[in-house]
Amino acid sequence: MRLFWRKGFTATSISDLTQVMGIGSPSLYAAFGSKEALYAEALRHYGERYEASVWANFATADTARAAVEALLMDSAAALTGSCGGEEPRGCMVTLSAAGSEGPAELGALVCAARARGFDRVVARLERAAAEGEIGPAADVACLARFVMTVQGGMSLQARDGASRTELEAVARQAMRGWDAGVAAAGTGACRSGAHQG
Amino acid sequence: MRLFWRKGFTATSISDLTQVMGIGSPSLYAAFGSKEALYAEALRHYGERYEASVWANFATADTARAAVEALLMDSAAALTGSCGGEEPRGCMVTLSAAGSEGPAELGALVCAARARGFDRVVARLERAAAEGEIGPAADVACLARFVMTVQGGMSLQARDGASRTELEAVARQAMRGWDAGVAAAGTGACRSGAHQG
DNA sequence: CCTTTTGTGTAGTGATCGACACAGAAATGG
DNA sequence: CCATTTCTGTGTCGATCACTACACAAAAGG
Repeated sequence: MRLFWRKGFTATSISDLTQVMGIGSPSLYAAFGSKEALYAEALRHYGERYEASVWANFATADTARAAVEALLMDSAAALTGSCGGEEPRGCMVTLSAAGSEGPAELGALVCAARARGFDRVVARLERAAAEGEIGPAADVACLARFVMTVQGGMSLQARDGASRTELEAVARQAMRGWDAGVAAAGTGACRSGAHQG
Repeated sequence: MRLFWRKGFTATSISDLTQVMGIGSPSLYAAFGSKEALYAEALRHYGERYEASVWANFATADTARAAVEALLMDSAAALTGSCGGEEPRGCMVTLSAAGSEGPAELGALVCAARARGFDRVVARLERAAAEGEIGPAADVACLARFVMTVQGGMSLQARDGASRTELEAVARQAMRGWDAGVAAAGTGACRSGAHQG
């Protein structure tokens, strides 16, 4: 998983994998079937092992704003490897270019994983709209996409060496946009397609 | 260039390149020397061909705010292929960060290209601070990193199929964070490392 | 103890990788 | 018209790719 995480699907060879695992290639194929299936299994393991640490506080937060802030703040920590030790920086799902380089089947897999994060934020925002935390006119899809855009950008920054503190500052900056966006939601500013120079 | 742009360095083979170019591999090597040098040349060509279209309005804008807004808005158009025809979606420089795949030398090259964008925003903000547009206490590095984070995230969104309109909405959302960030700069909120829950 | 099953390591499959030697075609110079 | 130079296509190099047949060792069952 860590090899695929760091180098991607195509650039990671079976030799790299067997060498790190300390096994022969027949054992690898007996256990997983193919390189593609092994990547899918690594992706699944990544979701089970690391997704919870980023979405835990999101799920238990009282308000949608606190949930989003917790998501971005916890992401800042996780993406910079502050949670453990030898994990690569950035998110495996976000940084995965498997859709462009590898088999189309894997591309759909990682794309679906990215869509799940978006859907979670959308669901939380719809609940917030129903509870009155944010105005019913707010474009939840627009706000959710903004959050996912910032989180994705943070993965790129993390890979380029940004520190946890720097990413947390970015997260706070995004939350200011959130506050202003929710306040302006009633005016339809987020829905407008016009370039307001 | 478009092949490297779409599939990355490792996943693009010499056969793919010669087939699209309509030449034999010896001609390719006579002209460029190696696959690595060809990628570097494609990257240089990308900068000359596409960077200007995204940074033109940034350079001529009267204020730093207008410059940043123009950068994000023009990025929304460029990343979704709205400027021409058959260009891949997303930024070649940004997306090459996703797969840390090729030789380290190429990694340093694209990393330097990303740093140039960050430096441009920083320089424009410092000028704005000197001219009094933004408070002298504003953390220009923090604001610039926020802008580059959003732009990078927009590349990922574009690759996943986001439309130009959707990215423009994200850009406007980011500008709301910009306004609030500049306004809060005097309070040191951006410099603070504390999690203000 | 023997048999059966499971798993590992060795070796090698055809295919493709990046890169190049070589001969023939096209263009240049006079 | 010819000699020289530049360029292109064919064929091929060793290395590595994902993947597997096969012989052998360890564990399970009785």
